[in-house]
Amino acid sequence: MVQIPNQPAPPSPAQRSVPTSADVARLAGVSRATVSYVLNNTSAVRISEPTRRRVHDAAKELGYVPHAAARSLRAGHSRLVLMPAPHVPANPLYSAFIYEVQWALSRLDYTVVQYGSIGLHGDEAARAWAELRPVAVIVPGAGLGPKGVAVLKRSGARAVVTMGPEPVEGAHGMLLDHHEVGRVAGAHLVARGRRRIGVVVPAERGLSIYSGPRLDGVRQAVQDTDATVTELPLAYEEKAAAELAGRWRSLGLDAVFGYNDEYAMLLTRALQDEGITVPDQTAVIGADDLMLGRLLRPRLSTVHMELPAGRDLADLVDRVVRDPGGVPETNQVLGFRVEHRESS
Amino acid sequence: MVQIPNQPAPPSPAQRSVPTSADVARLAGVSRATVSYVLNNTSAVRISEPTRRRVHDAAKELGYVPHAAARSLRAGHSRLVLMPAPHVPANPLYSAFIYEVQWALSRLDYTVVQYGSIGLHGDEAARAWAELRPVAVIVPGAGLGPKGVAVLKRSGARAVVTMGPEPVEGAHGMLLDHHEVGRVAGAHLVARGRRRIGVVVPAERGLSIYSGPRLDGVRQAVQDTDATVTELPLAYEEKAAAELAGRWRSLGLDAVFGYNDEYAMLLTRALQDEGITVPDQTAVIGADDLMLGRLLRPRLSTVHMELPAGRDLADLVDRVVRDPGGVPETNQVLGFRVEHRESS
DNA sequence: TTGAAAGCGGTACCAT
DNA sequence: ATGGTACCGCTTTCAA
Repeated sequence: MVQIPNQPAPPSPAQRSVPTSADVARLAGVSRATVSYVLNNTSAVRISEPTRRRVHDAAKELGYVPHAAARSLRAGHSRLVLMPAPHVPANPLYSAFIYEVQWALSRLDYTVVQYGSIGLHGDEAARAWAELRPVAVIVPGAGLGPKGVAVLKRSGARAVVTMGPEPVEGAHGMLLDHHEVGRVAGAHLVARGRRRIGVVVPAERGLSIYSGPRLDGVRQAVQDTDATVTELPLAYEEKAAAELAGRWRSLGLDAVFGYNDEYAMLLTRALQDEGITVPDQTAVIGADDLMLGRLLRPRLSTVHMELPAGRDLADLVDRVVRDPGGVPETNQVLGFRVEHRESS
Repeated sequence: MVQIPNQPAPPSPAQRSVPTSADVARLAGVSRATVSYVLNNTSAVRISEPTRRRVHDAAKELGYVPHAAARSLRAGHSRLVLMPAPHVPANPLYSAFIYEVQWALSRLDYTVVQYGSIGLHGDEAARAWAELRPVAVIVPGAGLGPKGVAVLKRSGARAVVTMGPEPVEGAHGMLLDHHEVGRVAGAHLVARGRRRIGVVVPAERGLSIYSGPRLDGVRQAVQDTDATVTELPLAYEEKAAAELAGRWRSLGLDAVFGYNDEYAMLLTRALQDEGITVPDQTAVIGADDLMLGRLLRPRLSTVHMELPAGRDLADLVDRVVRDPGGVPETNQVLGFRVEHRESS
């Protein structure tokens, strides 16, 4: 059994303190250095087999788990990759992407954590992330400015990768511009001969970071045409959709961009219930190319987003971490294309 | 400007090392202790206003960000709450829940991170989590056993909360039994007079942790009845669904539990395309009560899951962290009920 | 082959 | 009102 050193008054049997490498060393009858060598399989040093066994046994008996913070403090760096968790429940597409990235980074021996920096904004958030001294940070969306990037880099982050509408100074990036989603959707509708275009704007707070650019994109698409754009605030509830559909005829629209497939589906259903035919009386197009769009009747046209393979992002991160000297410029643009089906 | 101490050969201008509190102290002309007092607003100590200013200015000028690892190493504890990220892209319901929990814990001044422990299993994963010395761990699903809980607690975790099918020794818990989802779905179909019940089993790897129990639940529901259960492997693709629907008549089923709303929708569409009427020829029920079920025609019956408010889980965690002495027993059971609509 | 000891970046006690 | 300093847990020279 373990020889527990005398202590003044152990608070409680269950609350004995966390075993350290010193405890392991004591139990194995060796020094802390030896413990470190053995448990890390340090190749520069040869430890005799009997000693190795004693150390391993002691570690197991105590249930020793190394202290990551102490280790990386000493090492001066970590393999931690930080991904701020999105401020709104992520859509399936994005969740899958996050998952892929995590998987690929794990394979490259990084520790990936999603940081829930809810309530923090911009550079304030960057500071909070920097406290963890991540070796890399992957930031979706806008919100991180050059100042934030600087904070992270000054705190030792070797790679900062943004996925947003525009390049951020000092950071590598994947350009992901929601403006463009709206633009291709709008262009599609115009090309199909539609002129009075509605654009769903989710009432849900937090979605405005996406819906704003998407709306602007549609506006841009109709510039230099005789088409018009009408904002349509809509909460993600049947009642709200029914209400909107109820006054649809008075709006005089012949097409609508549904913000994404889910809102598009919600509205489509309400329109159909109201007796408005799709696409004849009103063309509908969504975005994100979810499975559900293919299952609707008529099949929902949508804007398909060309996300990079999670694997590619992970490789980019790894490359930059290994050689931070590279030109920190946005070097890949994600594409969008209309998946034309039956609703438009 | 900053007086940068002489260094042998600064690797590169941009790569100057990360500023520490010692750097701040030097620049402000005070001791490290004073820097700590000022930046933490230590109330037990009074620092003159001029000194405070000098420290703050120096910190700002250097872009100083404290080192979380060093701090918690010294403090002997952290406010880190770890939530293993799910191994499969999360469903919308669960994503929203995670988000709520994060939000509520942030309000309570915890740092919440989702740890992407992909590839690690069971107690191996627990060890990886323990290295971060979290003050609390929230573990969804099964997979964490009493051993894992012990590892975490021995490493200083004051609260371990599981959300799974059964209580885990030593951990607090919310009981969330997917077995029960299948049971109420099965019972519902039987009560509606159905006897030949199909159960969709997603072909996607990783989903088996949910689909297995759900299937078993249906089996349990039909015990002591003359109803039968048929497994229906199904990939989440239109082609697979069409294939299944194509041989539907030969299966002779009069009802199907779709695993969840999304698979149920996929299959429903394929059945309808095949000319099979729902619910007349085949009753369909899903699970998770997603919005899309309400938008289908016929409206999709579903199993609604009573998740706790994220706020409640956060409060539980906080309570246990403050007083780990409490009885570590599973103390809340999440409920399920059938939301009967038109498809069954 | 193993051990002693310095030091990573903070914090907090004890002097001054 | 401040500064000196020990120490948190671990890694890594340098000596023995």
